[in-house]
Amino acid sequence: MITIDTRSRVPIYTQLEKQIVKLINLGIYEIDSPLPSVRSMACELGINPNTVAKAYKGLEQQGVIYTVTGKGIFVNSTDMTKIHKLAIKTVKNALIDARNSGIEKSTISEIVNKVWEGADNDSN
Amino acid sequence: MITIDTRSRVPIYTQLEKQIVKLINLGIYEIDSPLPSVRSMACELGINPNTVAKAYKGLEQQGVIYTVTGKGIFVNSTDMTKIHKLAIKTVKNALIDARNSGIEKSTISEIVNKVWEGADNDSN
Amino acid sequence: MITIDTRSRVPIYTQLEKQIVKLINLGIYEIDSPLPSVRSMACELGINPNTVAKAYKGLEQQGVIYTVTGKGIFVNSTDMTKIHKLAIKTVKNALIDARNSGIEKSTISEIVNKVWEGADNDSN
Amino acid sequence: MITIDTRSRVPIYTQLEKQIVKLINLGIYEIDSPLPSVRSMACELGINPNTVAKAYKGLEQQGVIYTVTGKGIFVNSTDMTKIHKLAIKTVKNALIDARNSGIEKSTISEIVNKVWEGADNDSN
DNA sequence: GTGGTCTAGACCACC
DNA sequence: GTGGTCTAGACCACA
Repeated sequence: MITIDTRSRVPIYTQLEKQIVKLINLGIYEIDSPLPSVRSMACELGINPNTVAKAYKGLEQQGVIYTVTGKGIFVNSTDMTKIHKLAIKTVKNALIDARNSGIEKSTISEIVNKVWEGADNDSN
Repeated sequence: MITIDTRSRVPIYTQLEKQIVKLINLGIYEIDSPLPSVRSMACELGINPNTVAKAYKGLEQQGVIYTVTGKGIFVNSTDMTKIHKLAIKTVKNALIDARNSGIEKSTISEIVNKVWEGADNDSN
Repeated sequence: MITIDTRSRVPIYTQLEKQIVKLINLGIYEIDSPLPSVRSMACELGINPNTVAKAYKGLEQQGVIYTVTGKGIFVNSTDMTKIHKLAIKTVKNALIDARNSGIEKSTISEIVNKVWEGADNDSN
Repeated sequence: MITIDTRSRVPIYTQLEKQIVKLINLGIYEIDSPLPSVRSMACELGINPNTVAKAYKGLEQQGVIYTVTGKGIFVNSTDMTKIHKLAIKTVKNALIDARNSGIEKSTISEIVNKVWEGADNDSN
């Protein structure tokens, strides 16, 4: 369900964070249900447990998940505001750069339409 | 005319590249006119000449500027296709992430409007 | 009468210890009266019996309660010296950290007043 | 100037964070001056560079310091609000626990006086 | 030179 | 079993 591109410039833990957020939004990881343990997730993806832990901790700091010591990590009753703010900031910066490089608004609008209608590609 | 934020997470050479592209699009750097030399640009901005050289090299590889050995660096007859492709790719990735984190299309449309109507902020 | 916050970073057995001490100080658990058995306490709070046992053991080592084998666990004739020493040490450390981070004495005094006058919130 | 107690229960990176904050407040680390590099600090303290990096990153997230890529880590124009909030919360929790265990307000007031007048002990 | 990321493997506290 | 901390050592991008 989660795929990691080791060759991508995007850090592995960032890829993980994004995909987990996606899966939560899709309802595949349900509220108050546990995420795969650090070790099992690491094993499944073929990456180091520390990297998984780093991604989990990042999501925890953003309020997306919460930790119960000795039990595991659970999906929070989704307060996505922090995540949204960050994503919107990223979009805005990308848009400003696009505008500054002379791209037309219509071109962007097309892409917006494509992305929101289109298939479920991933970034990375 | 060019401002560098040394504290930003965006690499300095990237900030430089983006702002030069912007100035070209605004017609402030004119086609076949020379850019400031590496040394003068570095001195003016208070950054390392190597960093300026790296930015210029990057722009040259993207066909935005061309070097005449012993003469200087000149603005190319605006072939922005590579720049555009890159910017569009960045926008698309940002949009995909935004969608995956549960942001509504309407929210994005608002931002698009703001950016194309609004003042000329910079990213970084 | 006792509430456990499983999501808190404070270990469950610590939360238990603190709240039992509090109830003893309030006179709700009376001297030489029996505490609820490990199993019933665990059941009531929905936590692991091992955790309750750990809390009881901790309190016993601090002289707050004593075990009569085969009979049960009883509140000791309130010797709170060890508990007090520990609590004071914790307070002192917190105060030192606060001072080192530049907090004014007056700010702390206000908080002290609030806590000793105010309602009976819990930490965790 | 900084001392680490490897045997303490307090994580090394936390000890480091606290002591750096202290040194900043004392004016020993000056605003916009660089902190010792990750490697040199690690070497000096005899701990792992990763641990130092973790402490630095924590302080950065709290706005105490900022990173300039390739240059180093610098003291921010001290916005200590986050640090203060955290410290106050810790103090308050410790005070609540102390009150609940039956400690008198006067005892605490004495300690407050001692800490703010007294020598520069450290916690850990 | 700087910090950032990743891996490997260890030990600990909690439940 | 769980996550949290720490070490050792590697590689990369940036200035």
